[in-house]
Amino acid sequence: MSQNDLLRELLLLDSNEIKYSDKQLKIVEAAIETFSEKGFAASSTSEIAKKAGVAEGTIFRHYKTKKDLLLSIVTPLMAKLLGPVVAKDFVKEIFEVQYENFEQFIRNLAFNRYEFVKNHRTVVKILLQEISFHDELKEPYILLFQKHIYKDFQKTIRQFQDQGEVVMWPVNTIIRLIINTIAGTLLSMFLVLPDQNWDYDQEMEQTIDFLVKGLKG
Amino acid sequence: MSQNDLLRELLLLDSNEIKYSDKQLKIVEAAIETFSEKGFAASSTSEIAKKAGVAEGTIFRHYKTKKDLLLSIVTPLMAKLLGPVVAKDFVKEIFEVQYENFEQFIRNLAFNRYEFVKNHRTVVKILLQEISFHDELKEPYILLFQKHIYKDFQKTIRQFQDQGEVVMWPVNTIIRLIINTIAGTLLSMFLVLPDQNWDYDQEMEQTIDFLVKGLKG
Amino acid sequence: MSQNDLLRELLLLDSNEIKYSDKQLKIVEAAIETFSEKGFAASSTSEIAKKAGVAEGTIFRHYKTKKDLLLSIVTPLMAKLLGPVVAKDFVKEIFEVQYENFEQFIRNLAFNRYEFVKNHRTVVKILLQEISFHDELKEPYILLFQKHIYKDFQKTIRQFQDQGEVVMWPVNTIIRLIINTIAGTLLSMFLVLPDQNWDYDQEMEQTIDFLVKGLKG
Amino acid sequence: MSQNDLLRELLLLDSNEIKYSDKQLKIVEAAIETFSEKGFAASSTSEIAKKAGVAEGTIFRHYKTKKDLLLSIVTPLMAKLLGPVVAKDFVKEIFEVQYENFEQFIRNLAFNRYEFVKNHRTVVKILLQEISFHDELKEPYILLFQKHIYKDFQKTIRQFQDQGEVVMWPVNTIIRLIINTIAGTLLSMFLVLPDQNWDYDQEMEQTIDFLVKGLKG
DNA sequence: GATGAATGAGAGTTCATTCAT
DNA sequence: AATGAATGAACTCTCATTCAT
Repeated sequence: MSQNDLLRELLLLDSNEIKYSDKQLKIVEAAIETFSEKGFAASSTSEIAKKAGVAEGTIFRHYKTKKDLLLSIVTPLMAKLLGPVVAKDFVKEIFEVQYENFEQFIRNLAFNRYEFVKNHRTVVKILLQEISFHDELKEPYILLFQKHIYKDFQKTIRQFQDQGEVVMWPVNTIIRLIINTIAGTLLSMFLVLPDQNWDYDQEMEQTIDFLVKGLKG
Repeated sequence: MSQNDLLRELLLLDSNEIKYSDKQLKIVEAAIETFSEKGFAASSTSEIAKKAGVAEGTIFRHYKTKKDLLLSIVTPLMAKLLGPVVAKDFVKEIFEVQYENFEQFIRNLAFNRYEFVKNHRTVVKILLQEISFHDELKEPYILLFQKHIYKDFQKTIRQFQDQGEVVMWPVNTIIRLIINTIAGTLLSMFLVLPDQNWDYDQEMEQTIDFLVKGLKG
Repeated sequence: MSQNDLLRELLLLDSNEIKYSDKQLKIVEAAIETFSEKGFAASSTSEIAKKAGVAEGTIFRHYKTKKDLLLSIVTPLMAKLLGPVVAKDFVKEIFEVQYENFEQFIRNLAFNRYEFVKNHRTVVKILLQEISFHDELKEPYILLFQKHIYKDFQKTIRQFQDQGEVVMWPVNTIIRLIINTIAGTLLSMFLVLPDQNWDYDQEMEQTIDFLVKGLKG
Repeated sequence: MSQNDLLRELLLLDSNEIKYSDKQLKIVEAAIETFSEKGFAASSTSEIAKKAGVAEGTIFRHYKTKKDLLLSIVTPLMAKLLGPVVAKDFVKEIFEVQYENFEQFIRNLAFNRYEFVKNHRTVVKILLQEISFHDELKEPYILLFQKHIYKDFQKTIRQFQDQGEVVMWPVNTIIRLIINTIAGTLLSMFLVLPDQNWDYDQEMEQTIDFLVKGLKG
């Protein structure tokens, strides 16, 4: 899938209702590039307009404020991560599968997130940079995580604990270690040191091994 | 040690030669608070001045530019993390110890970083937020890490691998997993979800266990 | 010709391609007035904006910096004085004429400069005030004078010397005395004591007489 | 006479009453250098203080304001040029002499001014740069010139006219041409093109010749 | 829908001046 | 007398936003 298709997919959220004109897509692309390079606050709308090849005023036809432009980029990503509809897909894909063992679960989860971060690394970078400064981003993240994903995550872990596959530490700690480890690997590979010559497959396999061994019951 | 003492210690770097006036300390405190809350670019010098209880001009008497103010906050921290002199202390403390086993090494490393992040969490937050936007911050970090710490880290890991205590994965991967895991735990506890009721000791112990088991040879 | 037309003519340099909006002309007029009264360094952009009846930001939409505004005023004048194309016109008008005698040459030169200073006295004042502080102004002046005007000037003087009409002093000295005398008269009348009741024609005639007699061979 | 002596002489005005401390002299020197290079408005007191090797506050111990500092530099020069006491000396030296002919008068005047500009070129430069912006400088100049010098100048010229040595133009025009010519030569040599290799004596002699011939009756 | 000139609030920074030491 | 830290007003310049075209 091309970068452009991925962007469209991200923005359109599988629905064909909202229509993005060419100019609007150019704006979003330019904004993503600029926000990711300089951060939201240090990016000027005039620079984004120039990069997008549109007039300064055009941005404000589509987005009431600069912050709206940020939200329009980051919100679909969060929706995809956490939104009610999509989260269910995620939950279905990850948590409603019958796993033969813990490793299969971790592998499934890890590669699912791997695809996500690989495809949306720039927007993920923006989200990470900005999330601590904008409560509009933080709150839904926490709320929806707790509401939709956390419970299923907990249930799944408990099952593996009951089966003796996972160590009997507090579930929260185990969830945290799983997220930390997978996120750490993905961020290292795609955001922190993207220019290093990574052997993605091997890093992923060893990360999964590490997690399974580290949490063995 | 009080926060103020810690700040002084951070800024002074154990030397008593540089003298910080009361106003200057107030400015630095206000800047740390503001940068950490809003990010560097979104913080205005007028707000910092107001918070510090000084005139805006006073800031520029001590720091030529707003960016200098940022660097004056973040550079000593980096020096403490990575500077040639200090790094040696770190290397001595961590890598030139004779460990009975791998766990002891991990524990030593983890608690050393634990103290550091716990004491300097706000400045660490600023550093993490800004490092990707300012090459002045990125470059010394990479250079000094590679020069001073990386080699010793590698040697230590190889020793444990030779002793059969650590799995025979590429050393880089192992280092990455150790750093990811410890950093993940510390950032979770002190920066991402600082308001959660953490049982620090238990989290640290389980993180150490997790690392040792996950990397067992 | 009205002052406004003269300003337009000066700025447009005989080409109609560059378009100056009303606001931009207002800004230039206000800047000329202010710079001329207070000098460049002591003029504030806020005062210029107020005088021009525009917002301060508008100035910087048209001119990247305050100095650019100065240069945009003074450069066309220098081009008119010295620029390669225009200087040729000047050279043609002054130096490529066959003069019956030295007096005719001096008269031609003096009245040519008279018209120039009379029409552009304010901008000439700014140029004189600022030229010694800004190398961008000084250098082209010296270069182009030497390149385009000086040689022809020299040749013309030598001819009159050969014809026995002009005293056998070093040509440089003679050129200097001519420029000094004409410039002195024009500056006295238009810039130093503009409020005195000058009989322009008589002053010019006597200046010409003085020069011709003073330099007689 | 050394530069320092000349400065002292200029400041002290032959009286020993006002006492200049070493620091104060340093300040004045630094101010002269800075004002002359950048102009009054573009010179900062902090730069002057640094150049003088004194603290910023020290300047304001001696001079209430920055402008006072300018006046303290320029006023003695003007006094020397035009002041009631000194002007009389000048008048005596120049106008109360019995001249054998017009040339002797011009020569006396020209070399008197030559010495003056040669010795005080930097301060003369400052005066010329600033005179049109500060009415405090302009007014006494005009007043005192008219009151003290102009009358004697007029009388002297009329005498030479009566003797048939000087052309019967309006006296004002003749005075203007004399001042223009001498000033033009001195400014050319000492301020406009000081780096050119001038043969001062020859330029002066030819200037005098030029004036005498140009104004011959 | 798109433009881009215009805005004006506010940004970072400078600077003449004050004053406790 | 001399200092230099501190001031705050004013400076140049930027920027998100508006609006007539």
